Amino acid sequence: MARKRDSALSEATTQRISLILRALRVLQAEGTPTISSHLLAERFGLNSAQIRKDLAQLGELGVRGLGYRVPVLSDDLRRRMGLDRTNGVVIVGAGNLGQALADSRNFNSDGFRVAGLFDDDRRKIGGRTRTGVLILDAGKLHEIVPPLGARIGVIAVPGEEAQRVALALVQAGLNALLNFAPTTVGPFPGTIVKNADLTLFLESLACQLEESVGAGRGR
Amino acid sequence: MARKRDSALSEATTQRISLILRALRVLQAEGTPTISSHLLAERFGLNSAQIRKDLAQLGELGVRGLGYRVPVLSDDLRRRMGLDRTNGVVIVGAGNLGQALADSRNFNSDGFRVAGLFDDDRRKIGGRTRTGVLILDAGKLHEIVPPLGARIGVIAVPGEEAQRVALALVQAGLNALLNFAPTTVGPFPGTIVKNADLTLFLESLACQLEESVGAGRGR
DNA sequence: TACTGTGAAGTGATTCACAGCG
DNA sequence: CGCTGTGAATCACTTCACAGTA
Repeated sequence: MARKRDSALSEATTQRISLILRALRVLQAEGTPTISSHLLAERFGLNSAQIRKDLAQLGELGVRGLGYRVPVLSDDLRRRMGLDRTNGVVIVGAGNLGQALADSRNFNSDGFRVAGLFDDDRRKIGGRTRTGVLILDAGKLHEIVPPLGARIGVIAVPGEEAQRVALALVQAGLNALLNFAPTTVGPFPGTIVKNADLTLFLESLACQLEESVGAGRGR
Repeated sequence: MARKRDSALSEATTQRISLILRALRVLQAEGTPTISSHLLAERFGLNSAQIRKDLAQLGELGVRGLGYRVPVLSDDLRRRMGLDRTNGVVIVGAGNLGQALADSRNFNSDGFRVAGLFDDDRRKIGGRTRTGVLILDAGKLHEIVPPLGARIGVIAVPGEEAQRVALALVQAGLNALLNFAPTTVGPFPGTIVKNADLTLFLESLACQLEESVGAGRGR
């Protein structure tokens, strides 16, 4: 069967694939050799048809009559997601959040590594986070980032500076950005931007909450 | 026109409403008295029809021939999202991320306030974050949380503990959870859970990145 | 006239259901 | 026979386009 190289994976699909990989890690730790889409769906709260559709987009990864071979699929997904190499992550903004991210397990495991933490505050530059990550000069992004070989940029600065920092990261050669600031950044052609705005989560949650309790009130 | 009290707002809608409110704050600061959906869309990268659809779901908020009155709409949205009161936020997990969130501007502004930070590590309990937020005993959630009057729970613990903590928060009377752990929690009937899993963002981003550069490679 | 609110059309994602293969 | 991969059907969300109103 021909690979679908033309159409990009949708946002929803990439998230589910990441979720499936997470499930596979659990199964692999248990030593389960194969798993059917039904069992996988049942155990991890997903939908079996969707699992098959998602995985089929990457090629014929399953075996009819048997299911998916856990180690094989796991390796394949990891390779497809670029987790077989170590992806360098550059973080700009050494405030509470930026430092927490730099020190975090999540950003230093299974395919990811914090390659650099930047700030433009002279008093912070040269200092270190709790776990010892050195804080670099954000003014020199374009010099320092390229040799680091990083692929992903994280924006952890106040909203006012987000767009400027985003642009600097793109100019430094990164084409995948994760933005935690409460401002939409981009768009930049050829660059993938994902907004993970904490305020937005909170407000959206408050809105849904209000909606659900509000239904009981007068109007 | 009758209010739509039957159908809940979709996830996408609540997020856009939050985005619209953010835009209104900018306009209000500028002193703009009214704004049309077209102008609003153009300036903030949204779609005008969508803005009208979203807002129309909350009632007849606009004025035909004129647009929306910025202060009126702003107040109305804030009320609808429950931002006119101060929403208490309880954070469980005083690790790097939990402390960063507790100290963060985002969680202590415009309708939100950190009402409590919890951990189950004896060495942390009684201590304080950089900005002085006291760390409380996570074992006593069910005693401490109800009198705080908090409405939203934030999970900032390692994946293994996430489900247990989520359950404890629900039992303590919260029905809106924001989960930062790399594990899907819930579902709990009557409780809104939003997963904001940092690892998922990163992996999903890596996947899209790989997909886009991968197109150029052999297969 | 300039705009909103909204049916209708269009698009994309999800689920169903089954042909076909190991 | 059991399971995947996938067309067809369904569902949800988005965009268009315009009737109706201040």
